[in-house]
Amino acid sequence: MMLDSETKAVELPEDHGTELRLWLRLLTCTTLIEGEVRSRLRERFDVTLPRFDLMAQLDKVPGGMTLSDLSKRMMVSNGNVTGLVERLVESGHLDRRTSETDRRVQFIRLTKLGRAEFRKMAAEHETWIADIFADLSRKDISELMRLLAKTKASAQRSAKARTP
Amino acid sequence: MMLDSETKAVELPEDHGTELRLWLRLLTCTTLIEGEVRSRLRERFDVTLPRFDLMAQLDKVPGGMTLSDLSKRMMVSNGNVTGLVERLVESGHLDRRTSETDRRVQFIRLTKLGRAEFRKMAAEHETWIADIFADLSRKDISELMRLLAKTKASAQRSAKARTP
DNA sequence: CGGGATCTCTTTAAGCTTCAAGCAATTTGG
DNA sequence: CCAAATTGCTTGAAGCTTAAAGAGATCCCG
Repeated sequence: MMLDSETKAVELPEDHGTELRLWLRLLTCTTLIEGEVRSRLRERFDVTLPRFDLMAQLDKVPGGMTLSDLSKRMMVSNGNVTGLVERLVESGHLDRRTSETDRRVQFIRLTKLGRAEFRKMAAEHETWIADIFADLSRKDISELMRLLAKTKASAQRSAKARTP
Repeated sequence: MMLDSETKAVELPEDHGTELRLWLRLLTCTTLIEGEVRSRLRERFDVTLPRFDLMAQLDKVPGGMTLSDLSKRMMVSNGNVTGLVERLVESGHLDRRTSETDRRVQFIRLTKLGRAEFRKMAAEHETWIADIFADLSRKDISELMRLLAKTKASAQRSAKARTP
């Protein structure tokens, strides 16, 4: 039987420094870009990133969606969405209607004002993102897309294995 | 003079959908992993992610560091670090001393307890991260490292251009 | 020196975020 | 049909986060 230096007993601590460094780099990139987008949104439109994100989700679906849908798509808690929606309804950007077939459900939509303001912000936002990634070639971008898709799948597999 | 389909007036809206999709995918990956790590830290050690991150920074430097250093390394605001450190000193994980040569400066260190607890958590944390990225090959990982380094540089260039 | 600029840190207000508990409506399985 | 489970949403407590203003200490340069 052959044993090489890679063979180890499972109880012994293995070296996973590479994965850790990868995670930290991923986190750094996201934090950096997120901070930049947050600053620009605030200084240019006086809006917070979570509000922009929420409106972005709603803009994708003309008919609006429920709080649960928003919560799943934004990957934040239900209670969080409740508060965000409340503030955006208050400011006139959102509209909420109770479903007629299920009185637990609230349909949320962008108002005319909300949609108009969002579209203006989104157009500029897109150019910021383009500039932030401007030093990447097309090949870099498609390669990064591929690897991130793989990363996402791997992370989901890991999360599911823990919570069956 | 030659004009091809790529030539456009700068005022016309260009299509940057690819970069936007890349950014959303990057954000999704980070959110997914961050949420997973947050859950596990809470359920396994009853500690929050920001506290773990702060202790991780301190663990790298035996002599400790100042609040400003922490703030820069963690990429969060000064006030944020003030509060985190306060709670961790309260719980006995951190130790703070005022510099003798500059009375503005506070040196922060892990206490014996803090270091011991962090090391235990860090060892397990590393295996979680390894599992989360387990479906990526070595080549995937090194390629991702390279592309994220390029992304980071590009984002920093973009941020600097805005705030000179 | 001296006074303005800068640096370190804290404080405050507002908002974001999570988790857990809870309420009401609906669905499901005897 | 009805009780139990599930679903959709809200609430409350605790903690995180930022931006902005401010207090004190140090630095710099005229």
